[in-house]
Amino acid sequence: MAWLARSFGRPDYAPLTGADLEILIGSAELISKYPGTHLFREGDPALAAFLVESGDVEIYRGTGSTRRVVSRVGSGSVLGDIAMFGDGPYISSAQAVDRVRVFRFDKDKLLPELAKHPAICLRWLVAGLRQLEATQRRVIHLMHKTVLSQVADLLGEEADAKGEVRLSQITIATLLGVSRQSVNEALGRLRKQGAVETGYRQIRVTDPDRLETIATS
Amino acid sequence: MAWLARSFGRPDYAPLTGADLEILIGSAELISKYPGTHLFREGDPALAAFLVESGDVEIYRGTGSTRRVVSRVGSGSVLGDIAMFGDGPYISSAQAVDRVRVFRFDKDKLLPELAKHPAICLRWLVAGLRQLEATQRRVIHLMHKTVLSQVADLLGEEADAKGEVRLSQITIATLLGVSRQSVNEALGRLRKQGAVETGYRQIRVTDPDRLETIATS
DNA sequence: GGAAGAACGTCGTCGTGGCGACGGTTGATT
DNA sequence: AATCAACCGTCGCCACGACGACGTTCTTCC
Repeated sequence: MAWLARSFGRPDYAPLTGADLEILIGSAELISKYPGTHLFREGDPALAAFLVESGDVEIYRGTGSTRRVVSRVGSGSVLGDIAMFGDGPYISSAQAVDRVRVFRFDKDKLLPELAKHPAICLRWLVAGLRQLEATQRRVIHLMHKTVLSQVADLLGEEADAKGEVRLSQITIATLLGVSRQSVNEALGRLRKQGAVETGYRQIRVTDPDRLETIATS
Repeated sequence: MAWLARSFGRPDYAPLTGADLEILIGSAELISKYPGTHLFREGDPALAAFLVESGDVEIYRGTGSTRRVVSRVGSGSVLGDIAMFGDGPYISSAQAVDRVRVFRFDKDKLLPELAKHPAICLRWLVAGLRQLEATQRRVIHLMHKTVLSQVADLLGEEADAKGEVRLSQITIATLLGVSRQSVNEALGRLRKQGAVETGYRQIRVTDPDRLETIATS
């Protein structure tokens, strides 16, 4: 379902610099959330945007059996701004996965402040539009590609410094919007080609270059 | 290729109101283009954004054999702002199809003006983010849907007041990123169900409600 | 009015990927 | 140590749609 996966979470979406933050600090509130608690829920009126200071936050859509994790974002990411600026309800839910500290920007405090500092407003605009363009471009890239290259692409982006990815095949399948079986088959091929090693809930990238080649098939 | 088709052209993307325009009129220039001339070309440095005043403009990507029309937009649409704000080159080309009048906003004149009027800046931001969200939502909707519902959806949106759509099957296929044969088959089924009548380079929607039902299958 | 080109209708073949099923393996819980 | 749930690996079947091919019909331009 969520091909856009990481586009939705927008982990690289950071419209605010340190200097901006200093200016805005007056209209923000640094709050702390325990694991499992919600920053906001899908459908709630969007009264605030959030900037993650530390910890990880899980973005998901739907509830119960239709619950789908869309992304997991960390420090520096901005959440909920689309809904807040757009005057609509939140379009996804955000839940803390561990101890999380976030800045909360209340809408009625933030908007006047933005009006006073057009430069920040402009930067936010630029970041938003850049994201729009990146999303379009990425979707075009991913779209009619084979599951194999999609998986390769995701592994390349999701791997940490040691080349490890700790995701179950089901999670990967959900993120890419394909079936678990297809992911399994793709991983099998990657393994046969020597690009990765697989284990329980864990994948190790052994040949990033080959992975990259396959991703751009 | 261009599943995003109309999202790219963003025909409903109108961040500027009449009042805004009056304020910005000083930094804009109303220019006129003959049919076939270009507003800008893919790859050119993005020094200006455009607001269509009258006439139609064709958006395409690629050149020569890879040229693909991505959208056709008319009065009220804004072009080139993503590239201009993002400091990159234009990501598509824009060509006048008939006599066209557009406002040209030069970057170095517009930016200072926006800094003076944060309200307009904010409105642009909101419009941009809204578009981002709409694109994501739309892609998710369209993506793994059957060709039948994609065609139905497109016809519903593209039909004019008389319910007519003047597009060849090849054009529709390109816009949706599917094969002509599949479009033909889908149209055949729609015809059999009495939702449309088909002719040479032309389709008449006879039952919009049924079309809508099929589109959201 | 005739020729060339574009668009339409239809067929068969083939690859990709979704889905259900089932057994084996790993990790967690007590 | 036993038990249970989650996860992995694999198989077969089936639907959707891409692609090539071919004949027909409609436009357009001499």
